[in-house]
Amino acid sequence: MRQKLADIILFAARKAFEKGKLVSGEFPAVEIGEPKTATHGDFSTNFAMVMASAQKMPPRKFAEIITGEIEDQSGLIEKTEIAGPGFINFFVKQNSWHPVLKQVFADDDKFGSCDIGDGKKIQVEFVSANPTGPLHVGHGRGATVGDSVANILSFCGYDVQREYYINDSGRQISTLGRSVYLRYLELFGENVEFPEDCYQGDYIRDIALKIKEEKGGSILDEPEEKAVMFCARVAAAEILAGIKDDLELFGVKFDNWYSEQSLFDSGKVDSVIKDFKNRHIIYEKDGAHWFRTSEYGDEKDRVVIRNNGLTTYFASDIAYHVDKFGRGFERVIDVWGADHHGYIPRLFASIEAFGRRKDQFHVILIQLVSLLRSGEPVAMSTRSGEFVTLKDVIREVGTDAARFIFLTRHYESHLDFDLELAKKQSNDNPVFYVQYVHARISSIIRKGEEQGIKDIKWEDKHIAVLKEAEEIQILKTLSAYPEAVRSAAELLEPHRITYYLMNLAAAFHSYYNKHRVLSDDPGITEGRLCLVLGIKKVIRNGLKLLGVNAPEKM
RNA sequence: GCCCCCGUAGCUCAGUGGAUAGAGCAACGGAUUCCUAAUCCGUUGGCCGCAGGUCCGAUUCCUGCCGGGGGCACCA
Repeated sequence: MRQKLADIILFAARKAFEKGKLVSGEFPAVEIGEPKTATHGDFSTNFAMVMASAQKMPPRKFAEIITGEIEDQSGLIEKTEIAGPGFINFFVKQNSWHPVLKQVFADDDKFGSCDIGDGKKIQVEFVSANPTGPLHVGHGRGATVGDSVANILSFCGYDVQREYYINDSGRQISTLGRSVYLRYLELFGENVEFPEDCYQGDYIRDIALKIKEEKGGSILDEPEEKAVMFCARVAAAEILAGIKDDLELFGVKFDNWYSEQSLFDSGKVDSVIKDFKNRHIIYEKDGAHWFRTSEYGDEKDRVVIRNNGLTTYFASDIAYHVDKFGRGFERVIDVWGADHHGYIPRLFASIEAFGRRKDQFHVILIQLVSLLRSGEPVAMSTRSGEFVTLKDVIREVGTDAARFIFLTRHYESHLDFDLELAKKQSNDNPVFYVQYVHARISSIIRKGEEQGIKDIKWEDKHIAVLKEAEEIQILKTLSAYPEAVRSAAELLEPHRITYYLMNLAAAFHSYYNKHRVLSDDPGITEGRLCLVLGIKKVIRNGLKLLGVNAPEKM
């Protein structure tokens, strides 16, 4: 619809220029917007204001010339108006809205999809929590956003891979091993002092106990270094398995689990460092090796190999991202917690140094989640091990409510997650508001079937029936869905789908309360059933992109 | 000190340079003989943190300041 209007305006402008009514024949792309108030029409364009100076005439004058040349061959426009400082407002004919419903039925579960991805390979890496402890609420937000972004990109024609990067190498893993080893020693009555920088949670004790049950005291005889390594491997595997379970419970599946350690084992870290050294992007100073990130906009250079010979996390991350692009991804998206923001410039530096464009890499920074219960903060101390895990949250409020709430905010905003609110079955809690639409419509359709109406499909005769103001409003809202999906994909903002769905839900509930779908008039009944089934399809499609279920009953 | 995010109605938040800034909750008043009241309709509620700048036009972009949160290792 927007595109058609834009074409009409551009055509009119060209015609006006040919007739010698305009100074310049250069026209930019025509922007078609949707006014906030209905009195300003269904669509509007600022074209006249944008063009005024180039055309050396007041915007309203220009608008008059343009509207005078409009040819509406497909009979879309009811009327146009020039308003305010020079807006051209379009009032679209009521019947122009109905084809969208036909489209919904034709495209069905593909309605709203597009091909802006053009089959390009794109990777979304998310969660990637260290296998040193269970997932918490913050990871849940990252998981939901990453998963939903992946869904949306896939729906928009990208070839998407979901990846989880496992930090199974380096210091935090040996700390994990040491933590478990010490707890293991405790189980044999040894009096150990448990350091503060070790992992404090009860799950460490559980793993130690498991090792004891499986191996008895045999680890005691091993040299400490070997024993710690053993504990580390067992613990990491155990915790990772738990993470996988939690994610599955949360409806998140990864295509690939990528091990940091494998980057070392395969020599990829070494070869990347060597390569950058040869190109003098990595240099030696004070016994350490530094990456010239400052030449690519970072505030200072960063160490990749410490003077003790060990590589930093940055080193493996460079190798990792080089490897990502090496696997053929044209775009790479990382979903991180906001506390990593300082890390972004150096990673961009390495990606540019490797010869990739800045726009091929994107970091989605997820802001903090505060867990509340009835407005009061819930204690979340990772150090003490006293924290509410993602699993606890899923058990308490359910996957659907949790995911939906995570997507009711822009991810750059801090999020208060209230456990009591998430359970409340009321309008405070938008997930039910949207799901309720799906359940209500399902119920209507079941009732219709009882009355013998089975095969609901689009027919042109419905156009004459669907003419109530609320029905037109719904058709307009349905028309807006593809645009909502596309902008969500382009901006990597899944919350746009959430807001769209709440909007569509409101339009339906409003309609439902005012008009009956099942009536004595078979023509009206069929037309309205078609309309509500169309809504049901779009609600289902949208919820699927968010990873939320669309229930038949509630 | 430097960097990132946020600041919009009493609360929680939408708003990819447009016209009279929106939604939910809260408060108040209504609606169900009938398809799910987990719903709907109405009323009240705003120096869009402050000050400059760019622009025909700024809540939106830029700069500075104020306030809240987070981050600034040869840790990850």
